[in-house]
Amino acid sequence: MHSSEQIPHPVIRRLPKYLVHVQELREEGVEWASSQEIADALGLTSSTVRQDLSHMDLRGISKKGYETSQLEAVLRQILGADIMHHVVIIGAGHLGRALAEHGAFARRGFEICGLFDRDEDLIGKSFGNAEVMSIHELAEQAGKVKIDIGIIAVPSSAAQNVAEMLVEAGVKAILNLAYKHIQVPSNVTVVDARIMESLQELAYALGKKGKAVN
Amino acid sequence: MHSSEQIPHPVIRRLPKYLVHVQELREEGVEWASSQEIADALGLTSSTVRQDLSHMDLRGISKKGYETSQLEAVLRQILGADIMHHVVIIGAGHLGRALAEHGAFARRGFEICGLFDRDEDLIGKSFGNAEVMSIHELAEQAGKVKIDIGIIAVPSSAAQNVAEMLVEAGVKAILNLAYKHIQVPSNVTVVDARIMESLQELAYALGKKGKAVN
DNA sequence: AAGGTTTTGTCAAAAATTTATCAATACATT
DNA sequence: AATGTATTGATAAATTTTTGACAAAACCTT
Repeated sequence: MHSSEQIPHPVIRRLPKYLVHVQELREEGVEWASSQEIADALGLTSSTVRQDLSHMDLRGISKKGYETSQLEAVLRQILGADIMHHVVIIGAGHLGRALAEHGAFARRGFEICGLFDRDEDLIGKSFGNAEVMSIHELAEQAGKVKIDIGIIAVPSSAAQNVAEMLVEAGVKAILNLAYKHIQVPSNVTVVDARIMESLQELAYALGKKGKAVN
Repeated sequence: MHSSEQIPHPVIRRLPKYLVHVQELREEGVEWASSQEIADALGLTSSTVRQDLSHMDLRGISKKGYETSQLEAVLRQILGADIMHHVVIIGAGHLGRALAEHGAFARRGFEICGLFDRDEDLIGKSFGNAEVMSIHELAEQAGKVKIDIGIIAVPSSAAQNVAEMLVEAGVKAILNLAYKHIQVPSNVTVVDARIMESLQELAYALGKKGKAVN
């Protein structure tokens, strides 16, 4: 237990869910939350919740559960919500712009410090707090501020190319929104968040249901 | 084997990746793909690929692999990419609009047949092919066309409420883009695609890397 | 302060998923 | 046609993840 060791990936993927829920509880004035309560709210079992939380630096108390403020603090710390991350968005199309204009990032520790596009006509325009820069200025910008995370919001045909530019610029974490798998060196972390894939997953579920006998 | 049985969830999540890659190969004129080739392109092992494909109605051939056109067809069929799904988007903020204006959905079997918002000032405006309707018209619209999928693109505070409206309107599949877990009856499928969570996952990876000894 | 009760933390079992292995197969080459 | 080789499909092993179970802990009530 305790936070120095490696936390399994399925657990990591659940941590943001815990954080949102616990934060809400704390804001409502709820001071304690049991593993069962958390499990019910998130569609898990209490056993899973306790197992997950055992990876972290905190102890619950019998008969009360976990202290929401403490749990929130620990989760924020693990998920890096307390330190500011510098994020660049590549692609100022509909999706890239929507992200740049989305106010919630700053509140969660993600500061948009660059919005890039290939299209000359877009350069200089502003979305949210970000002004569109030429993709060729990416390397230069990387020299000025350390870029923590790059978001790929370009058409899938350009995704791999953009990924390589980000890697060259020294970016070690990439969020890929393009509908295409990208290949990067093993020291770079990629997380996919593809709306199209999620929709296809739903379409599969619908097909399954339609065919079901019961 | 064979498609009547239940396909494990991790497999389902990989299928869209296979589809994208195989489609690309086929368009490039590549007629055969081995499990090893597919694995390399997608960062998997050949064993996993063969295991995954064994759930489907298709046979590879020794020494050649899988026929790309056949594989693509089978994947499209399983993922429902050949039939049109009716999709509504709730929330005409930046993200909802970006999705409505995103042209790629129609090509993949998802037709936006409604864009709803609570804000009276937005009603009547058009984004992409969709005109914003009042959220109160959702039930009415559901009576006219069968809504297959609902996309929740509202602030997290409204997510649960919107989810319930969708359920009442008879929607059986929901894509939740809000940063909050939603609760629905067990006959409704929910898939989360939360950009914020993905970013937090990356932030965790960055923190881990910073602390690593090697 | 003693007893009852709820909930944790941990260990072990069960289930699910991934990976390794290898005989069978089908193609290519000679 | 015979031989060699690459690749599948299937089975089994290994690993990972989830769930179950229960003693220990801590609170509440009397």
